[in-house]
Amino acid sequence: MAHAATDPTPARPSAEKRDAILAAALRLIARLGLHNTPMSAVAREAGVAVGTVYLYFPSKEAMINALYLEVLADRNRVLMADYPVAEPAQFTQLTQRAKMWAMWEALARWHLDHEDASNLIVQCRATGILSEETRATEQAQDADGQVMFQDAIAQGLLRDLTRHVFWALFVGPILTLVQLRDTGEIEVTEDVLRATFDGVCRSVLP
Amino acid sequence: MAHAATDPTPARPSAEKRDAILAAALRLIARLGLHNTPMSAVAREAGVAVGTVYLYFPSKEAMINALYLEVLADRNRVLMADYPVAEPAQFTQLTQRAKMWAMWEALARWHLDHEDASNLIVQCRATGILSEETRATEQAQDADGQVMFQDAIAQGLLRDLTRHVFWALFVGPILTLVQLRDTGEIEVTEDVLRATFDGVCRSVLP
DNA sequence: TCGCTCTGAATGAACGATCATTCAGGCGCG
DNA sequence: CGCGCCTGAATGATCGTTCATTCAGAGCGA
Repeated sequence: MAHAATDPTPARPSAEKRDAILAAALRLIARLGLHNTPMSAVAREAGVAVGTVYLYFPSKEAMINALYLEVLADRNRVLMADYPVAEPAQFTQLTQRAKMWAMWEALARWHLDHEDASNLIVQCRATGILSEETRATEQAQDADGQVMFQDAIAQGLLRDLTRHVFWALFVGPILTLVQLRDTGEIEVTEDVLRATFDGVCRSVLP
Repeated sequence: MAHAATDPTPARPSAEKRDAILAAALRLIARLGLHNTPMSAVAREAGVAVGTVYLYFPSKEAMINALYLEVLADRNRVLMADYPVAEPAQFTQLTQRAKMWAMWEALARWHLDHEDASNLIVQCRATGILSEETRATEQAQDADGQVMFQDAIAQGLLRDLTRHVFWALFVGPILTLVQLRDTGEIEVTEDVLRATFDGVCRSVLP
């Protein structure tokens, strides 16, 4: 075999199989619901035996919690990606709006492009399947975002809002748009996105 | 109005028992999740036998769909209650804002005060348990709201937004606030409500 | 290089628990 | 008595989880 020491899959049980299981669970839960998504179906969809799933996760609940955290980590990665690490200099109000558009659109696109993942987040949060540990991990992951937000407030780039009020005004409209799209009531075009973002800017920019 | 003729439930047995069953289901589903809320638990919580539940609803799925529609009807009643039927005369921008506050706050308070009902709406929508018929009924109920909205646009009382964009900007923040409250991350005080509403006004008022 | 041992990932039939749903019978009232 | 609401043990299906078994391949002595 050519791949030996530098092989990027060092884990004893293949990480690739773990991903297949999580991907299968994500698809099925989003399509069939958290209720009536049996482990047998997840295994079949992933192309493994039922027992194999239990080599990677101790229980169904643990599997779903792990899936939730992975999905959320992916979303956070997208949300943070466009955040400029080094602040160059002074920004006009116009470029501030442009920076926010980059972040807001990235977040909106993630939710629109990852329909299954977006749905899973909602289901997990609403059905109370998340463990205390998962909730704690999630809050820890949000720490970076809070710093970013406080910076923006301090620089006067945002209106002086509570962190939570800002978040509600910032993402609330996105989640509602996604929900309307998922029920087939609306097609979220570029125009819809821009019009909504315009409203968001009015509510959170000075 | 007499008893609903469009309701598929046999109205012979006491409507009071039917309500007890729905109330029990609402409590349990919100606390335990749509998954693991067995019919036996619903019956016990309602103080009736399992078989009795099946006298009022043909199946668990039908029961949940009926519950969903009833919860949604209650919310719509609150939302429409403050809508002035007869338009007196000219309104200044200030009174327009006051009118909108009445509606927005009523909606927000409903979601905050009816934690179980609010949660049920989210669960039902996300898990795909709603039948096509239920979805159709829901859209029919929203017809009045659409008329109200078109009126406001025509009178220039709102910015010229799509119905869906307006809705996203109007309720999106409420739902996010409620979700933050339900996970224990925030206490929604009067100040939080007012600050959020202020943002909403900036986004949808001219 | 070959043959043998040993490891542990993978399997899927089997198991007990629990689910939604049914129905034969009890019970109260006219 | 008869009618009809109500009951809850019974039923069959299905769930999450287990574990005896399989088998590909790593290690090693000769």
